[in-house]
Amino acid sequence: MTVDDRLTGEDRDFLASYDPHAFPPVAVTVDLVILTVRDGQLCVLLIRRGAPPHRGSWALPGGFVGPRETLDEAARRELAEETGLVTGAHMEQLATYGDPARDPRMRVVSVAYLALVPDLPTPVAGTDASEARYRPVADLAGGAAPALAFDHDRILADGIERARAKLEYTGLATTFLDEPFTISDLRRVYETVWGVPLHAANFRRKVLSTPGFVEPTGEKLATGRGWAELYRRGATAHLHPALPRPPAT
Amino acid sequence: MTVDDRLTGEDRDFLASYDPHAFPPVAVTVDLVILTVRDGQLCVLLIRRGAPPHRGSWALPGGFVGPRETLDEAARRELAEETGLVTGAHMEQLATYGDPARDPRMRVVSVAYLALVPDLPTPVAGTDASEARYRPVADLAGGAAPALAFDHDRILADGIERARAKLEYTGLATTFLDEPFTISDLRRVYETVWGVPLHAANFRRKVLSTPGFVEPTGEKLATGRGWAELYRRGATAHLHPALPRPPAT
DNA sequence: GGAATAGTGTCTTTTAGACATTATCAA
DNA sequence: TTGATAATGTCTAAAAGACACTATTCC
Repeated sequence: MTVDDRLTGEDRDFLASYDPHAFPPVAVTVDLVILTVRDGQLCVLLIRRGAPPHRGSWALPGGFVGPRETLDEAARRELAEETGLVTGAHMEQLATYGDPARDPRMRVVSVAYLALVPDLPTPVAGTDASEARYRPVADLAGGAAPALAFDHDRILADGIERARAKLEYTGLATTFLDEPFTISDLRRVYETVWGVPLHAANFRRKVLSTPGFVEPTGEKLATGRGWAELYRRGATAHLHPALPRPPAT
Repeated sequence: MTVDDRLTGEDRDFLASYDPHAFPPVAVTVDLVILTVRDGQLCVLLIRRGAPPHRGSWALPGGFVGPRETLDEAARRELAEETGLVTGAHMEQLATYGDPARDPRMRVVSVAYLALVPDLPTPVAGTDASEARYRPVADLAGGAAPALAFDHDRILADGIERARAKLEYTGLATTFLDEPFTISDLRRVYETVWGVPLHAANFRRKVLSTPGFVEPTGEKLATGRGWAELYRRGATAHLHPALPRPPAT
């Protein structure tokens, strides 16, 4: 049963006399916080804006929501356009930003999405962007001047905090990794995203004692010094109890 | 430094030739999931719609975002209009719903907010509503037919799940209560929202051993059989470690 | 006194933190 | 051999689950 099926005759009469253009103009966009872990750093995919406003500034990728698209579809489309990924990445709605002055063009309400992707893909510059790159978030935060266009500093900060929190009580850290991976690879993801060192032995015990977190492949990998068992992503999304995050350094 | 201060000369030239009405019309609304605990039941504030579409159906309170309002301001305004509360209630952004067919009038993107309020206030019917009531969520969920207009069944379900999760790792349960309250009052909030019985002695120990969760008033209350010590809300938002939610019945 | 609720104390189990030890492979 | 990493085992500390017991008040 769809929403349309539930309309009454009165509703249809009302709609025939309804003028959508009577409302002040608002645009709806999606902006993407696409995070990955590479070279021991948490990185975010940024584009350099090729059109005004803020031409030349770095910004989160995003775009307008099509007239017949759902928000999720628009976000998936943008993710595919920027990274080529259509599957294997986690994506969830992050929050919505609608300050009247956040975009000088007009009232723009932006629905932000958070995506966690493995390191592999090389970003592709879209139509509005002259350049697209993964940049370490540590290089962006903390400065007095804004690093990104619009209110994207804040969106990025919210996305990072969401990602950090989600690693505590879900198995989503595995979506940062290509399969198969080792327990140490997974631990390095946590250490990178949280910015704290973890106790290797206790981390291993916790991961392996949580059913559905990772699945053993039975294979071993000779990697640098020594060897390591290889795993795949498990099916369980929820960690119970949570993987405790140590207090900040 | 505001966003406007960062505009370049090129940006201003571009904006002068920009036509906001070139975009397909979209409306932005806020919808409120206002939860409270009364008579041992988790209740949500609903309005009966006094205008089409879906006239006569129950729905979440909400309304259009004003041209110069932030989203948070619009949500606070709606909360005050419906409940009279301007302070003392917790409110946070829940999620955004933008399915193209979710409202038959036009493309409506709704930013949903979650509010947790104490039992006291009597709801006020607004301009679009013929009636406003707190209704137990247990009476609404689970039926085959939708209980609410638009996609409000799903928004409500998301709000309830958010509230349940938040009680685990924050002290927000106290915002359901009028001050002062007893530990048993607080436990009954948890039992009502989670729908499971909790061990009274262990619950008490956890609450009192968490600094900043509740603050003793030093007074005692003779209530029914026996007596109970009275407490106020503490300052701490985060529970560390979390208050564990027992597996569902 | 009996019932119901609030509060205290304690034992057990689970889980996390810390640390020691062994195994494997590369330089 | 040495150094680095992976894996295993064990001890301790913290926290949750379970239960026994006392205190107070209403009936």
